[in-house]
Amino acid sequence: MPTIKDVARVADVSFKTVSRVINNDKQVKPQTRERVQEVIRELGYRPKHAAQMMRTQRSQSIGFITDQVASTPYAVGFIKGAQDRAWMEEKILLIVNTEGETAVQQRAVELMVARQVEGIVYATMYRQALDTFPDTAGLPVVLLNCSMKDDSLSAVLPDDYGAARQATELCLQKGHTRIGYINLLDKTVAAEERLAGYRDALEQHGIAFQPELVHIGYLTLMFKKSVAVEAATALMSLAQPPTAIFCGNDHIAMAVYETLKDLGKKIPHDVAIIGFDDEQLVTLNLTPTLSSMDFPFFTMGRRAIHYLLEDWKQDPTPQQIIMPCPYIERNSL
Amino acid sequence: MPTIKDVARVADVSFKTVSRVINNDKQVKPQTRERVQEVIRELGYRPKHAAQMMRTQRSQSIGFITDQVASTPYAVGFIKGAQDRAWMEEKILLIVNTEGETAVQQRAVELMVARQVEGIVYATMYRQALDTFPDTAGLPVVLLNCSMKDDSLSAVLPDDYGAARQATELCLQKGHTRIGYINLLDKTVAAEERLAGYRDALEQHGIAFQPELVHIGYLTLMFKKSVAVEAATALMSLAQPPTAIFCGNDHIAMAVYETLKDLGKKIPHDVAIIGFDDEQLVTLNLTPTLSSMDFPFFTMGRRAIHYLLEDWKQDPTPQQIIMPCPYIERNSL
DNA sequence: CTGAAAGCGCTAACAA
DNA sequence: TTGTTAGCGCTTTCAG
Repeated sequence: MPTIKDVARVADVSFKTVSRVINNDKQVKPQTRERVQEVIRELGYRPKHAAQMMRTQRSQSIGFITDQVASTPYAVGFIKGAQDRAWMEEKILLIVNTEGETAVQQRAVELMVARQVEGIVYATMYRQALDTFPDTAGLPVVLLNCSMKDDSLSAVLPDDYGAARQATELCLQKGHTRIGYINLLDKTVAAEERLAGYRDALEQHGIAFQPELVHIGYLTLMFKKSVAVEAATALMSLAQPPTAIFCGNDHIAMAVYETLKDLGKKIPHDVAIIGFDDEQLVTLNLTPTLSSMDFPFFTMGRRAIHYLLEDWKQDPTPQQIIMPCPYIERNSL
Repeated sequence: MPTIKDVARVADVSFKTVSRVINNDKQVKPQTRERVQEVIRELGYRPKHAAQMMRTQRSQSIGFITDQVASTPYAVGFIKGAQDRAWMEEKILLIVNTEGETAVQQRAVELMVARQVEGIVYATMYRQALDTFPDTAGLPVVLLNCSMKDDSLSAVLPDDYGAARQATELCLQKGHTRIGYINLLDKTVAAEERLAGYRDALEQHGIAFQPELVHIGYLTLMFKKSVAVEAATALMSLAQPPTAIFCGNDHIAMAVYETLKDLGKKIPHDVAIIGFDDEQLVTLNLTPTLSSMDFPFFTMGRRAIHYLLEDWKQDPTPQQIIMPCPYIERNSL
């Protein structure tokens, strides 16, 4: 591995000049610059990041810690968005997956602090409120899809409340008044916020909340079709079955489609359906195609990095960045 | 940010002693060690990775480049497995996603070489044969799910041929002789190898290959249910329809299920089905549950890192590591 | 426009 | 068991 000195010797300049060339310093005679670059190419010289970093204190790296990397679009969209934004400045993501273990999380933060990353993202699979987070020694941190119970750290969050409210309002606008809701796992922040959005939309339109129309208890990863089928069956067995069903995610919607098909009901004629997440593998392959609230994974991932690199410098005060979940219109509503 | 010298001053020892404590050198009086550790904690001192690295030349990092990070279990399983193995030695993955751009791939390798990673993994979404790969300046490289046309780099690959062969043999063992096959995208290495496995299994059992039983042209990401439905419909419309269908992936199998249901055919009684990938969100939620060939994403990711960290040191000669795709028995075959 | 000296924070010899 | 002396490869003064 050649060093800057080797290059200097061969190019017959001082190693400082080589340094200038590497760093695109204007103060180098074009002729000299070219000669140096030539030698750099010949020798296959690569400036050592560790040495540069030691002087500049800039690591060009960002830590990205996830609690799970499951096979849903979740973490993937987050990572993809984060990577996309980081790469805009040629910064690299250091990724650690804790599998939910606090000890790993703790250690990952330590290692990242030691590496002097320019910031740390902590992303969770499911929206949740955290009690604690390891000390990052003053480094910027941003939570992705989760937040601190005491809001002591910045967070990028989906607008679960607004999305559910909008979904419900879309149903109302289409004239539906009996709107079923098959929610995600109970007692998660997402489920609670969405339920609130659903209720508020109804209320504002003067429609009483009917507990019988709401089914809860589904978690994406533990999703069992049978459970969603049961919920859909229960809804359709009501004296007054719903004419529209809002589903906590697209997989639930898929199960609802099947149930309705078995019951001979047509979508959206007999029952309108709206999903959540906009998982295209599902939404586009259902018949009719599924209208869904988009969960903006990619955008959120990108926003988190942007926060670390830009916003934080302006104002390191903890803040919540709420990202909209746009309605993707298709043919089921 | 306190340095090793600050710690030394406060603890009233030489900074070398602090260094010893950090590196768990036995040669330190327990009493001294404790005092130093106390000060380290008080000051919130963290050894700077860049400085350590400069001396030791060990980066404790591994580069992981992907051509795509899609929302299938693909890249995720790879990353998860790689991260799992790397973390065993507290090494961190540096991840860059090229989105298929050669310039990004080139630059990513450069940056990783500059960071003196201990090795580079290049993973592709779909199995393919590469013409070129950027110069890694002697660093170990391993390809994941792809290989060089001239086999000049090591690769970790799924046993597509063996899996297809086994799947076909499983059908044969159940007494099926008309076995349909809905393959992945034509002209990909995976599709070709699998087709060969399918043919060879038939041949060995003295059954003539029937082109009419094979449908090709599906790519996971571009998967359109309608296309798979057409293929299934075509197969079932044959004068002698197949009694078993081997599907290139589980989503295709899902579409086949639907088609058969519409035709009033029972699985596996009328037609047996076997999928590929073992995507549990699909396989477990179909009725009956889908038997599938597991695509060992996680294991392959882990193996790739293991190769860089262990095998390569023993023998840096390029080699192919073929990973088995075990049969996951459920109720569709 | 270029160079010499100093030092980033740490570890590796070698002494003491 | 501990301390001293050199650097690792680079950037940053400050001079030329």
